Amino acid sequence: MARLLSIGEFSRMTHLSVKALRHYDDVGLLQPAAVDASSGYRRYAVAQVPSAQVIRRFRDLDMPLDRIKDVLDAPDAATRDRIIVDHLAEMERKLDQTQVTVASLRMLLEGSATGAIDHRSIAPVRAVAVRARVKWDDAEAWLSDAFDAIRATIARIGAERCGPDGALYAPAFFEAHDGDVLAFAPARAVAHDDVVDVPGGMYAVTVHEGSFATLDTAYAALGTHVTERAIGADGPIREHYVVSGYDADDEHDWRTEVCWPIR
Amino acid sequence: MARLLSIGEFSRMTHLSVKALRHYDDVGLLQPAAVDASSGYRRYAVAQVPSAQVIRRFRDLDMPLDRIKDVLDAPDAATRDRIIVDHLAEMERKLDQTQVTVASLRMLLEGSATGAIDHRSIAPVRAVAVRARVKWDDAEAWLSDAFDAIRATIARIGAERCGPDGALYAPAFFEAHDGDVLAFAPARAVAHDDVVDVPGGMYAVTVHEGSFATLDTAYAALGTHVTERAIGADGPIREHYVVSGYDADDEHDWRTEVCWPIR
DNA sequence: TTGCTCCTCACGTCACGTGAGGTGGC
DNA sequence: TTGCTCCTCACGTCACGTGAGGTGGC
Repeated sequence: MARLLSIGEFSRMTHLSVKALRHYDDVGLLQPAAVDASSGYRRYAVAQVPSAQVIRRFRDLDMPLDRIKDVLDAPDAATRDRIIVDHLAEMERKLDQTQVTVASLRMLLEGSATGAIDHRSIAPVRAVAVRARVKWDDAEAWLSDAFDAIRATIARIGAERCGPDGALYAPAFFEAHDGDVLAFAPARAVAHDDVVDVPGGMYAVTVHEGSFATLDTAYAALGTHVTERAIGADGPIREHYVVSGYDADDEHDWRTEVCWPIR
Repeated sequence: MARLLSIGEFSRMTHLSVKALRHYDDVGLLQPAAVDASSGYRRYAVAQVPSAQVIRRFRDLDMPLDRIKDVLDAPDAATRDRIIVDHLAEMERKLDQTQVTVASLRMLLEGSATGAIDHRSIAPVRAVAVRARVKWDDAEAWLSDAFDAIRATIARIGAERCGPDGALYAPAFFEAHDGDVLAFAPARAVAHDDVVDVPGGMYAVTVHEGSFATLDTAYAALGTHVTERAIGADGPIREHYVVSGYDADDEHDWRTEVCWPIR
């Protein structure tokens, strides 16, 4: 009863190009209902149109083919919806970033002022910490999870907080966009798996106000300052999250200290 | 006087990865202030930091490297700003599309109704027209320009309008996302370079309401209808822009007739 | 029968990332 | 002097697009 469609007819009906349809067949995302054994001609069923429409829409939303496959293969509606909601949330975050980027672009092109830089000796401090090798694009999510975990640990072992959240970033994190990060919360605590001694030292420090998307301006100012004075030293870069997502919902109100090691 | 920076230092200051910096050098987007002749070591100047920051922001906005180069090489601020404004406008359009796509995705997953389909004989008609080979992604912009040009021609030669704007789409436009499109406006007019006779014929027709981003649902409905009855015929697909951007600002109010050739 | 549709490689594109293998600078 | 930074290939990734060269269906 079901008349099958040629790839060309299916393409016109779904607005997916023939090349795209063949690619989706290759990767197993959308396989034709039948393939002629002798000619290799692909035959699609009318019933496959809805899947094709869903694929097209997710591709319009830049969802990777793998994740689209997960959506189509989801065992139940709840699983499916979770993947979709996650993706939409991700898009929304990206969109917020876009607004910030556009605004900061305008400031950059107009040439704007940067904050003051001072030199500071930071003392070693004991802290509850989490360490991992982190990829650049995963950093915000990882950091957020890390501080949630750290807070849970502090509560569990009954440690006493004594400073704002901070993190140490290995040079490779910036240079290869993949490197070691140590997230820490200063706290008076006894020895424990998750308790470390964060080393101190001399730093050039500036305060960044606003989203992490524009943190690079603070880095540029510090790097320039340190280079011009030839006072740079090796070691990780340190950030202190003086006002963060835990304290203010609006990214505009965030305050981050960036500390560049100096001699 | 100007101390130069190693690629690693420059990377940390700008948050561009070392690999990215080397790539930008290769394509001529951001070339180091100096390159050591014997070692090939790249040396960057502090003065190059602003360019790097601009590049980073445009990349965050998904601007292609070529266009970023155009921005940086712009001879004056006016040219530069035009490129930027164009890009932001493009992003805004894409964002609007995203909203439509999300909404239509929801409808698809919930399974929604489609409009009625009727069979109609369309008579040949004389029209002022523009024809070109058009790529899928350029189609909306091309169509908009085409109808502007057609309106200008109608006014110039004093033709009398006798029907809504329309267009014929060759199969290759859908199948290869690159094919011939004829945009036309029915008009009583004498022979002229831009006057053509648009052929008539039998069509299965449905009306699509809303953005072009969801036009594929009308195509799917028509294709299914035609396939199930085995009445499909060759030839271009025809669209009539009954209510378009000239009549309504809100895409929700647009009405497009989609005409699929039948026997 | 003609030509149009469809097929399968193989390679290109874009903006890098991922190693491999080797050399130079502090 | 050691090892860390930097170098250059060469190839991989992602989602297709672009031909080339050939066969099958109406």
